[in-house]
Amino acid sequence: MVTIKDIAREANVSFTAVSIVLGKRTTPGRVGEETRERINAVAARMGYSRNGLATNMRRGRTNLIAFVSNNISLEYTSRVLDGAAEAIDKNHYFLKLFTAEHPDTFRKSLERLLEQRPAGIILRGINPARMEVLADRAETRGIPLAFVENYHQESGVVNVFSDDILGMESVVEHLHGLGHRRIAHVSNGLDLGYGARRYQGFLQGMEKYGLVFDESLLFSGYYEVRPHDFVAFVDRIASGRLATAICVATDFEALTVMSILQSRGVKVPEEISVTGFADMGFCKNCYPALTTVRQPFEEMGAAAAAELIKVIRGQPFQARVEVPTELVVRDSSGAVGNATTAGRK
Amino acid sequence: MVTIKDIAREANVSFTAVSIVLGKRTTPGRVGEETRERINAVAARMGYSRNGLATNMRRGRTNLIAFVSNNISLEYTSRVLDGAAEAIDKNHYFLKLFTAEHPDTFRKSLERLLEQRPAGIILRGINPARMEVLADRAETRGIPLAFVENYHQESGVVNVFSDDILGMESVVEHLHGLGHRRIAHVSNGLDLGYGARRYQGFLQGMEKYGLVFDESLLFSGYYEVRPHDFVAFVDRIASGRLATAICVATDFEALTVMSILQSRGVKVPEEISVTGFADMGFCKNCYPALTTVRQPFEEMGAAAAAELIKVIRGQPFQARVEVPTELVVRDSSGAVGNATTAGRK
DNA sequence: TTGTACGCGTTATCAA
DNA sequence: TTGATAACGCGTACAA
Repeated sequence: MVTIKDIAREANVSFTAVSIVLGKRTTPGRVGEETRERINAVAARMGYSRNGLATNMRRGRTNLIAFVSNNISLEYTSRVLDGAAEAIDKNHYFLKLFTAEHPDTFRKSLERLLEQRPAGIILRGINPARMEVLADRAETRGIPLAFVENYHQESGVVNVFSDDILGMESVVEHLHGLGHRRIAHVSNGLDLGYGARRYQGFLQGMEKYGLVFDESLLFSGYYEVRPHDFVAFVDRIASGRLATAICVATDFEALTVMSILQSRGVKVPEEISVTGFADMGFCKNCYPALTTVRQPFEEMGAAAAAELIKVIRGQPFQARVEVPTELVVRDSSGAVGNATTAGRK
Repeated sequence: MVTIKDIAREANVSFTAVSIVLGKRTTPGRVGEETRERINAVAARMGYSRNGLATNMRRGRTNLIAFVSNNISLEYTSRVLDGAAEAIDKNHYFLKLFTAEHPDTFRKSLERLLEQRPAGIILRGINPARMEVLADRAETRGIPLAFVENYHQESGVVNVFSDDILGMESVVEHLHGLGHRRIAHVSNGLDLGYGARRYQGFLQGMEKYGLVFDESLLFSGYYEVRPHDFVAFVDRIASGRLATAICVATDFEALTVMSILQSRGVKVPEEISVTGFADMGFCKNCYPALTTVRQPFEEMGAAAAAELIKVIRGQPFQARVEVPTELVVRDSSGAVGNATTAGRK
């Protein structure tokens, strides 16, 4: 592997000059134009490539940002990761992925991570106990943390959220505009930060438009966890025509609600409208295409990375970022009583 | 930041001894038990943490494996990444994510990546031109490459695939068992490696069960690209009852096919069965739940990482890995003429 | 404008 | 069983 010394010898200059030229530093009053050119030429000819390891060591720090998450295969997280990766690359940092899957190896993996001296850490969807350990260890080392949608407790230097409350409000506004008055709500869990916020947005919307919410039209919990209760709830709404629309807090559960309705022969949206939240990939392919709220996952990841890098660089930054959401109207929501056939093309 | 020298001073030993103990090296006949204990105690008390940067520099190499891909937010890729991440962590390596999004910055980003001296690179779904540049640069540096489902051209040291051919064959077997004889095929593109392989598997299955395939029942192309042709094809199949089943090469397109059928009032699977390929997250939530073939994305990522690490370590490895697929029967496929209601629970 | 000396924290080699 | 010394490749004072 060719080093700056090799180049210095070959170009008949000191390796200091080479270091300055190849390190692209602009030390004031340093290295003449012709020397610079000769060095560049020799470096190119010899196929020189910086040894980033030595640079890191010399500087005592890296340009590594760790992205810590426990499951990156979920679209919610992979899109955040994607956004973060782009912002990180653009700022000439690197992204080191750290999936904290195994509870027993977590601490050891974490120590190994910290030994690599990351410049900052982005946290997304990690369980509270491990988060605390990590936050503590990182803090003692002065490594800044950025959280993406951490609803357990705001800590760290940067916190990024999506505006779920306004997003859910806009769903209610949309449904209200279509003539819906009795609207059910399926939450994925009111104890969860975002579940609570979406429910809050739902209630705010209802109130804003003078609608009363009957709490018997609320279901809280994942289909995966309580499938029978979930199905029974949808059945009760549908058979009793207790609501003309079901406002669901996640796309997956919304898809499940539609499936249950359709398996009972209930037409969506002609008889009951259904809405989701997140705008996952399948929303435009399923039948009927799902009306939902686009969560700006990529933007959230990018914002977390961008603010974190500002912190690292000692620049002024925004400690709390709330990225706006956007209503996406598709075919699963329709006017009340208006049996419009949801058409494709 | 406390270093081994600080500890040596505090423990009254040479920093060499500290290095050996804290570096967990087992140099034969080295450092007595009591010295070792004293060093460990002092290190713990002083809150020592290795400087991985210095270690990297000294060794001239890192324990970093780069994962290069152009879009990690797609479930296909994020699941591969997830599997790779776990295997990498287990082997005490780190995963550096490199998303090669921007064509103009690709080369520069690549150079910066190589300056960090990754021990190996995993490649997934990157465009051929960039792949070639990367493969060339990596090769001259002696960095081993592992490809995950690279159908353009087998190169690199390790190549991992999923067994699409057998997977698709098993779909035909399944449909044949349900009494289907006229089966249509929707491919996402026969020019694509996996598209071709799935089509091949489909044809093999048809032949195996003595079924003839009428090429007028073949559609090739993405819905996104040719929506009108896509819809027209499905309409033609459905209205003419040209087939009793549509075997689709991807889950997304399968979902789209079902949507089109349902929007025309055609019942799935009572009138036409539909199958997909990949087993994405939504397959069990959509209506009807999609019969598909599970692609072992996580296992593919893990295999690529595991073999690559063997290469790095100079151990014997498997250059070509074909991970088996698995048929997942759900509700979108049913017996011919048997109008069984696809029930939920 | 250029060159020299030194240090970053660790690991490896050699001598004791 | 231990300790001193020399690298690793680069960056930066400081001297020339």
